[in-house]
Amino acid sequence: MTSRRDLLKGSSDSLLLCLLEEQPMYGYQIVKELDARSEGYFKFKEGTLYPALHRLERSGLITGKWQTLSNKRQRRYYYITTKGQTKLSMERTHWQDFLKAVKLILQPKPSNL
Amino acid sequence: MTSRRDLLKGSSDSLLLCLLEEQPMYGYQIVKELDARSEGYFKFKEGTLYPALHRLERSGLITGKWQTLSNKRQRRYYYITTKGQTKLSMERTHWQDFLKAVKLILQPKPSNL
DNA sequence: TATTATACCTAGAAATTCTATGTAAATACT
DNA sequence: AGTATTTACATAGAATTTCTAGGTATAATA
Repeated sequence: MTSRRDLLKGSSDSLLLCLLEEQPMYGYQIVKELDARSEGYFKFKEGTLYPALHRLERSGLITGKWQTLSNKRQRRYYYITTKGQTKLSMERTHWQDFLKAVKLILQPKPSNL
Repeated sequence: MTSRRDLLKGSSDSLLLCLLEEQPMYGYQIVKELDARSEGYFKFKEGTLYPALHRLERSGLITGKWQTLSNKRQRRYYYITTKGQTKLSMERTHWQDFLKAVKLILQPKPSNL
């Protein structure tokens, strides 16, 4: 039914780690970046993003640091950790394996081999 | 954490429809087929498969028919419906869109366009 | 002044997968 | 002959993730 929602499951953490590997970002920025880069495909809801960030931080894959702007407005920037980079590297492999497996099903070979 | 589990989410229905589009199959057979075709990657648990088949049937995407073997053993063969074929066709498109979007994140272009 | 954008957060509902368990018969093994 | 494995179905409950809907607060814009 909500195909996009379910396909997202299991890959959202990797997408977040991937962005943060490039550069530290804050929540609101991440939502916009994912939207822009995916050409409108990924529209992370706040109820998805913030819990995900907290989850990643609890797992030690990222660290958040509050930063106060000249406005006195607060932003929480997230940085990928070494552990997070290791994790991301593994996730990329998992993703490739998964892709390969799906392709084998969706485009099965002509019966023999 | 359980990457395979979560990546599966959202694509399992399509995988099932895809198999059944080729030919009708029964539950036990589907598990073996997915395992074999994906070269050991997909190992559907019974607790995943049977509820999924029931779900698809309730949605009218497949229909199950009991068949009695010479053994007197019972098998429930599932057939894809017209509605299921339409659905599968849409799912293939969704999958392509999703893939494209993920690629844009995982392999971002060099800043300008 | 009112609306939109920025910026964070959470509670609870919804959905899917797995573990564990159950039933029952056929086949293979020792 | 007796035991273990495979075949074949099924479900209950735990775990996980996403979304809806709501909340707080300030800055910029119309």
